[in-house]
Amino acid sequence: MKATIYDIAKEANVSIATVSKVINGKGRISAEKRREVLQVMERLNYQPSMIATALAGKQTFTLGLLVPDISNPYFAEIARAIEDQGHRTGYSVVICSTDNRDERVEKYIGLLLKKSVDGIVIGTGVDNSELVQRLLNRKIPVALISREMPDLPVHTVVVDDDLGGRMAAEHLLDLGHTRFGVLAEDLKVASSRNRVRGFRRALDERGIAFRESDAVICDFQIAHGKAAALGLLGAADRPTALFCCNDLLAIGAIQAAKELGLRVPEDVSIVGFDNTILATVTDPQLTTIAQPIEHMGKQAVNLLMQDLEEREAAKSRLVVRPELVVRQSTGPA
Amino acid sequence: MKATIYDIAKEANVSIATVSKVINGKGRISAEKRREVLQVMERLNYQPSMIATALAGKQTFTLGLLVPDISNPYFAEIARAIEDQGHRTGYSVVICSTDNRDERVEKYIGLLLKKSVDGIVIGTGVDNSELVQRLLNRKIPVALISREMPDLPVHTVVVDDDLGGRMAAEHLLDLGHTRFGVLAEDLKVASSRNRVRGFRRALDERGIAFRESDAVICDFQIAHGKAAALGLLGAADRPTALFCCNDLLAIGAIQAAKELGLRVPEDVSIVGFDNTILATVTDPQLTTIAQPIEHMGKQAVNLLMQDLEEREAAKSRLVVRPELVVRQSTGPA
DNA sequence: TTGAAAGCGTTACCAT
DNA sequence: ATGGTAACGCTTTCAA
Repeated sequence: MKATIYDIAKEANVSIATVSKVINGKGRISAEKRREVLQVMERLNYQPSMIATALAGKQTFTLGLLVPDISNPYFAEIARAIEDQGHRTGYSVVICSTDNRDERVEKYIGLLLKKSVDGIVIGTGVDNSELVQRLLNRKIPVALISREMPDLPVHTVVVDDDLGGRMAAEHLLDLGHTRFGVLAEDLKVASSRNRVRGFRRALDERGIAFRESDAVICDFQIAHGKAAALGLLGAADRPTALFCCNDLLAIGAIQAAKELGLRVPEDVSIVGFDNTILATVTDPQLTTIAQPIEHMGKQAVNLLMQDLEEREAAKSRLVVRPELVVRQSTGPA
Repeated sequence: MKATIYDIAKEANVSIATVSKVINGKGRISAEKRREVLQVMERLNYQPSMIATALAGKQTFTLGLLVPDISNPYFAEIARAIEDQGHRTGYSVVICSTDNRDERVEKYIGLLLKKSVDGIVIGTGVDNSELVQRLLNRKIPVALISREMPDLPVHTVVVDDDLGGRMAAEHLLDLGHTRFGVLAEDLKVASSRNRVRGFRRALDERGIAFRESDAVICDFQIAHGKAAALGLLGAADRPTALFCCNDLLAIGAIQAAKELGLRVPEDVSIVGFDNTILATVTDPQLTTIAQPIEHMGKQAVNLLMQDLEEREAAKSRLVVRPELVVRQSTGPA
C-alpha cells in the first residue's frame, strides 16, 4: 500500500501535523525534526496524495483545456503551449475536444466542475455564452484563447486579427496584386470576421475595389477551402491573389489552383493564417500570418494564475501581434 | 458556495447515506424518496465532488497520457483517440509531453501518481524501464501504445510494423523498383527497427539486394529526413525508391528530391508511414502506410479498463494491421 | 516547537 | 428502507 502521512508520522515519532508542516514548509519546525521527517519520507518513498490535499480545501492543480479538436495541428500547438506553461507552474491539463458542439462543451464543463479544476482555458467556440457565465458565477478562473466573448468579463488572449488581415493585404498589394479573393471561415467566429475586415480595410485604403462576392464563406477544412477556391479561381475574371483565414483553407486553395492548372505563385498568390506546421509542408510552402501560439498559451495560463491569486482581479484582454511569414506561395502579380 | 451532499440531505429531510444511495443507484430506496432527493439535487444544481468520491476510496476517473509531443500530428491524433474512448467510458485524460526525455517522463509519472490517476497510456519512449516497472509495482494499469517494452508484463497495442515495412516494399517492388533507400528513425526504437526489417525481408524474398549503406538513420523531423535523403539521392547510383519510417521523414525526402531537381514520383518514389494529416497536404500527396490510430487508441483504453476491473488480468499484446494508402508519391520505376 | 482535533465531501458498513 | 458513523489523507486552528 502507498505510504500516507500517518505512516510517516509514526515512523518519525511525530504528529501528522508536524509532517504536514515540513511538507509545506509552514510553521516552525526544528531543523532536527525536519531532517528526520524528510529522511523517513525519503525512505518510505512517500508522495502526498493530491486528492486528499485537494479535499482538505486547497487546489487540484489541474486546468481544463477546451478546444474543438486536439488532433487539429493548430489546437495541438495551443495545447502544447498551455501544457508547458501549466507544467512550469505546477498544473496539469485535461484535454477536452468539443467538436465545436455546445452539447459537448456543456458536458465537458460539467465534468471539469465536478473535478474541481482550478481554471479553464477555452479555445473553442461556445454558442451559448450562458455556459461560460456559469463558470464565472462559480468564480472559476477562465481564460479565452483565440476566441472572444465581448459580453462576458473574462480574460482573453487573441492575436490582432485585424492587423493580420491587413498584413496579408499589404503584402499582396506590395506585390502588385489588384484582384483579390477571400476564403473566410464562418463569419460568426469573430476572429475570421476581423481578419477579413482588416484585409478589406487595407484594400480600401489603397483604393482597391473588393466586391462582396469576392469573399466566400466556408467551413474550416481543406476540402471546403478547395471547393470554395475552385469557384473563385474558376471564374473568368479570377483573382490573382487569395487570402485564406486559416492554413487549412489555404491548402485547399493551393490544391484547387493546381487542379485548375494554375501555378502558385506565378498565376495566383495564396496567403494563409496561423502558421501551423502544415504551412511548411505544402508545395509551394505557404506564406502565412503567424500567431505567436507559444506566447499566447503562456499568457493565457498566466492570466489564470492571476485570477487564482486574487479572484476579483480585473479582466485583461491581451492582443498579440501577428507576423507575416513569407514563404513561396506568394509572388508578384 | 457549491452545494454538498449535506445540503441535499437537509433539504430533502433524509440522511446523507440516502442521498449517496440515490446518486449511485445502490441500496434500496423507496421510489418516493428517490424522486424527492433527485428533485432537490436538480433544484440546488448539485454536482457530486469527484475529489471527495476519489478520496473515499474509489477512482479518480482520470487517465494520464504520455507522448513525446502533443503538437506532433501523429501524437495529437493518438491523443484524440484516447480522449474519445476515455470520455465514452467516463474518464478524462491529462496530457504529458515528454520530449522523449526520461527526466520529464519521471517527473510526469510522479505527478500522475500523486494525482492518483486510474491508469496511464504510454506512447513515448522510456529509456529507463525501471520507471514503468514502478507503476506496475504499484498496480497502476498501464498500456503502451505504439511502443514496446518486451521485458515488462504490460498491455501493448502496436501496429504490425514488420508487415507495414513489407507492404511498403511490395508496393514498390510491384512498381518495378530495384534500387532502394531507407530513412530510419533511431533504431533503438523497436517500431522503426521492425519497419526496416519487414522492408528488407520483403526485398530479400524477391532476391533484391540491399546494402547496409542504403539505410540511413536519422532523427525524426522533417529537416533530418531532408538531410538524409539529400545524401541518398545525391549519390551517383541513387535509389529510385525511398521508404521512410514516418511521414515527417518522407516529407523531408520529398523536399530533398525537389531540391535535387528530381521529380516525385517520376524520378523517385517515396513511401511514408503513419498516414497523418500531413500526408494529404504534401505535393505530391504521400503514399504511406496507415496506422488505424483511432482503433488503437480505443483498444489501449479498453485494456486499461480491463485491468481496472481485474487487476491480475493477463497482459495482452494487440498487433493491428496497417494498411497501404496509395497516393501520388509512388509510381513505376 | 509540537500535537490534538475538527473539518473537507464522499462511500460503505452496520444498525435499526 | 433508512440512518449513523467511521474512514479516506490531508490542512489548519488552537492549545499546550
